[in-house]
Amino acid sequence: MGRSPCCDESRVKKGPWSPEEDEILAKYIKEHGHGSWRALPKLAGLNRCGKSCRLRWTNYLRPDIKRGKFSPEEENTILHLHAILGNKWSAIAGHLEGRTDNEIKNYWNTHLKKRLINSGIDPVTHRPSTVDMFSSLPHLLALVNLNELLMGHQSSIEEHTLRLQAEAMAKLQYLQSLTQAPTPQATTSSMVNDPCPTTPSNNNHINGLMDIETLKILSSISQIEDPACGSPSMFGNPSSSQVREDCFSFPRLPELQNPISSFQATPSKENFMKVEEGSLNFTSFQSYKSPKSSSHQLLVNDGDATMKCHGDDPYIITPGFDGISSSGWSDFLLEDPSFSSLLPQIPFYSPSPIP
DNA sequence: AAAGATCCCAACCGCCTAAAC
DNA sequence: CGTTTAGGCGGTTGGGATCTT
Repeated sequence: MGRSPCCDESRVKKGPWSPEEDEILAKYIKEHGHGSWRALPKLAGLNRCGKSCRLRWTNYLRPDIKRGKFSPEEENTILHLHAILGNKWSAIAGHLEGRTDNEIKNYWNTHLKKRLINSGIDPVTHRPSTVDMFSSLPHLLALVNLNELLMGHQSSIEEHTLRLQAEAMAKLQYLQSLTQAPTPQATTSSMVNDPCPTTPSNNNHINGLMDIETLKILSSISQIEDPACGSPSMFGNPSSSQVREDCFSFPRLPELQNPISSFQATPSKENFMKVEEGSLNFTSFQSYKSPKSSSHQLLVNDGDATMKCHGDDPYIITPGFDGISSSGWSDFLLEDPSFSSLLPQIPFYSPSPIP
């Protein structure tokens, strides 16, 4: 099956385009339009195959192409859309004015993909990488403990450590969800006590990965104190962990079936994150607010996403997104028919204000 | 300063789809 | 209705640019 190359028998030029060729192609298309790409090279007087001409035009010569670095907004757009659409580069490019699918694909492969991997996020699933979790947990936890020593000395270190702590918690929660027995409220300690957890009920297969090392990690975590809250780890017993004013734990939320998962969160005037609407596929979340800055950190407890919010704009978070989201996403998602059709009936969830 | 390693991206390749025949 | 073909898409790669040692 498959077609033979369109130009395999004609001895057409390959490789980089010369400025002269560019000029001929651009001039011809300006005057005549591209018409049939197959016929174009002959008509324009180019010793190239039509496919090559089309590519050169759409990826380089087209006058409406935007060149230069991707803005943070564009990066966020790509990350969000990739989380939803996958490697549908042309579909993603359709939402980024002046950017070509090829350019976005290249940018993804050379920058964004690596960034996700370095953040412990699987660039395919936009979920935390299991392998990464196992390898980085001890490191993260060591940093958490370090924070106890440094607390009160340097706010930047504290914020950074809080972030790491949140990351560690997210990863642990995710591990927990993977290893959870059918009983939804199973605790870490019960998992540790049971060295042969039942097959995870979700789609993340880690059968065979739950080895002694993992159990050791889980066990060690379940025994440490939560440095931010000054109380025993909240993983085992989330409902009993409310202590400090900058550490809030919200109850378990309903799990939804829809694979498209995003939700809208608004940093409220009070010190908590109010989820106004959105589809939720995570089980619970926590909000942290540093006492020394206005930034919030929202942690989705199955490890899907962490986010910092500034100001009062609404934010949309999709799984795997880790960073500052731009405002306007909610409008984008709701206005774009291709996305709004994917969004389920949005449940309303508004946690009680934290005392 | 030079050599090797790594990064980056333009361009190619092969497959898929839909329109034309 | 089956076959052919143009256009489009995503994966991959070659080689120039840049960085590191």
